[in-house]
Amino acid sequence: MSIRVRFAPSPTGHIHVGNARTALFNYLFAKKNNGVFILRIEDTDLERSTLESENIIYEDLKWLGLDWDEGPIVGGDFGPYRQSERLLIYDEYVKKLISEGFAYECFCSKDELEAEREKAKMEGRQPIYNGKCRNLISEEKIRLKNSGIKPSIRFHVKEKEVLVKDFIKGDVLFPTDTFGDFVIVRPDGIPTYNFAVVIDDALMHITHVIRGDDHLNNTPKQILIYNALNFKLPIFVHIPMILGSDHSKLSKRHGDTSLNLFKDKGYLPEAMFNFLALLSWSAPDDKEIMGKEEIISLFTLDRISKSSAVFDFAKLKWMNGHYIRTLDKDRLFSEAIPFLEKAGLMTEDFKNKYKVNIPDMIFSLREKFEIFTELPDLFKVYTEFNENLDGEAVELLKLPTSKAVLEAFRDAILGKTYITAEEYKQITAEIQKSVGVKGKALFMVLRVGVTGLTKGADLDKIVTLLSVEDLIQRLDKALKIMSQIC
RNA sequence: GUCCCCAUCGUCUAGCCUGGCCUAGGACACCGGCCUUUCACGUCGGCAACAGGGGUUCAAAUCCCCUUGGGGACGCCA
Repeated sequence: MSIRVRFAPSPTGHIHVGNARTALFNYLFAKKNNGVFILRIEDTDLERSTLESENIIYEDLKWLGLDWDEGPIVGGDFGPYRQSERLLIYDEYVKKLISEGFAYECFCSKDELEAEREKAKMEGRQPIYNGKCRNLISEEKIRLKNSGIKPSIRFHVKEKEVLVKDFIKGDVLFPTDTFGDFVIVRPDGIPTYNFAVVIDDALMHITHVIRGDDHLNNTPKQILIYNALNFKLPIFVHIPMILGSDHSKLSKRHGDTSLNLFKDKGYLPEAMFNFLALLSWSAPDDKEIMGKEEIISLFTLDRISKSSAVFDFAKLKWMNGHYIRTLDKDRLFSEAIPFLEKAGLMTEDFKNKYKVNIPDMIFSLREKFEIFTELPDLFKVYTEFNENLDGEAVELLKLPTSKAVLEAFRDAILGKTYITAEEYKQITAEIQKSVGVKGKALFMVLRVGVTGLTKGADLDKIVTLLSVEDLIQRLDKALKIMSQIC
């Protein structure tokens, strides 16, 4: 029997990185074992679920590169894959549970239960259901129904304890008196998570339930339902949570934690994929930089650790920088353009003038940034001369030889439209002789004269990618500033 | 509070299951050297951890127990 796993998000917004990692582990496990990766939409919370969120989830998943084999859009033999479309199926099993004495109708009102819970808490008792409706006689039920009360359905917990066999945590024994008879269907007929998840996982023939270990506590309830319905248990694999820097469950409080935000900030999906895979999982040889296929080939559940991992933004950023440095000119260009556009650097003027050079300009910056939001600032060396010289730049221009260097360079390029790297080399060699300067006094001065900055892209790239017209303009600005400060 | 999980450098982790090879390895971050016509990249080196206490054993980071610490769950959310 082939391996079948699922990722089952509720459509309430963008995918959180924690859930993304869960999806990733499911995906990796499926791919590694030639299994099936299923996407199921858990939209039983009518209040919060939206269709729009569903599409957002599809986008997020696709961006990360997690294509599902069965689920919405692609279909499959075990659909529908949206819980709101499976209501009839749940109904069938609810009836079965009731008729076999595993579940019963509960007429208690929300307020009533809420009050009861509060009271229990105040008295220091466990806030569990008191079983009031467990043994209602049929006359009473009919009377309550006739009075218009819609009952919820509760599962009758008879066992004293439930053993959860978990692949990662091992055997965990849960006493059932910590939760009591729990609701499996709401008064409006919509099943609750703990019930729907069991029916779906069973009917979809899920072999391994890989999910966050915040679900470990729910598992005994689910096992009770599996057993009552005579369903075969899947293998439970509860993976550790991802924590924020303060070691609490990673959430919005910790900054950008939804997947799309990383995309917007200029992270590459391959970096995200690689980084997420390394949270509570590691390759046998401790290798860290790995592509998708390599991670798939190396992935095994037994190398997932038991302890939770803190999300290290700095390391992710480093890794992203690493991946950026591997990008070829075309990909770098297409990834970068949206960020340059957004920063307002791609004016029509600039594009008309430098159309063919823009990919090279971006490429010249490839080693100097780690996320794309950092690129526009760097790219400005090509769009403008920085007139706000810093102290170091001023010092450079104040050198007694600087005026001669800039003027010599200006003279040498005058009349050309562009200069080549060769010409640049020649010119600087000549200036070295004629003015008698070298090193910093030559190249750094030139850099300041052309950009107004003391750092940035390689000088030879800047002077060959920019038109001579622009270079002259910039040099004149520098010369002017020089005359003012000297 | 109750139940459950977890515990190696600041962080991600290797090693743990199948004790000796661990003087505890790698990576990020940080610090320093080198490379260099800048900043980076790269490279070399440094800093830095087995939570504590009991056992078991010739031998424990590795096995057992307790303590402590951290996290999670206690919903007609998922």
